[in-house]
Amino acid sequence: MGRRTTRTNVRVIYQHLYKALGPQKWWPADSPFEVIIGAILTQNTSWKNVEKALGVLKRNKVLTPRKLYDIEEKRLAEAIRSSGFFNIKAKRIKHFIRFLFENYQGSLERMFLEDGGCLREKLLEVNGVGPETVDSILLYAGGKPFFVVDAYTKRILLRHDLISDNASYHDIQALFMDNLEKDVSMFNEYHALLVYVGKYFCKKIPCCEGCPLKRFKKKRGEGQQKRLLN
DNA sequence: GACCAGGCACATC
DNA sequence: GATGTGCATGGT
Repeated sequence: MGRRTTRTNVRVIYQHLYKALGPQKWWPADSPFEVIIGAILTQNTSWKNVEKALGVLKRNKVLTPRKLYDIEEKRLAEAIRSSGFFNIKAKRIKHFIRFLFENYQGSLERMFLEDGGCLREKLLEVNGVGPETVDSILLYAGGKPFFVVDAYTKRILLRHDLISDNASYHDIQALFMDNLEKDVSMFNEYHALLVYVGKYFCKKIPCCEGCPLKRFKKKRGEGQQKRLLN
């Protein structure tokens, strides 16, 4: 019918964003281990505050599995103070590190040998590692094709009427994973691009001035049909 | 001084 | 299963 489907919309949005903004070079980190610690530290926190905390860990030369295993939780909390929620995040980092040592002798290489789906289930059991954190770890530290969904992603999709307000994390992730090739570098860029748009363009007003998606018009998508039914 | 930021767990209904 | 709340710093 030549009718533009959700699948097409999901793909076209990526093309618009990539063309307008180019590669984002995520995740900003020197190692997969730094990605993981950053993923925990950035929970509901601006990246600037996370960078400061990571800087303290680096300067103290404790940004390694072994050092973070040995460090006293209280000291760790103090080091990451700038990232906010520092007591709970120190606990969460400790939980992950213990998981890493108990199951993989403290080796990320061994951990990532595991099948992606199995590893995802196991990581979700770690207290403090939820769906977004686990997918960030798998994609950006492990190079496994899992799409990362965050608050920006949901906001942008809502604005463009591609999901309903009550869509779950899994619903939104499926929207991408069912409609795109499982391409790690594309998933990498796509999520980073959505974060960029969410940060700088998708604020209070639908499609702020300058947003690369301002001219994006989905055609006869599911959202419009839903509106007609209401 | 309010509001927000690359969430998550836990309590309660 | 949905909804509310605590966790806390630092920038706008």
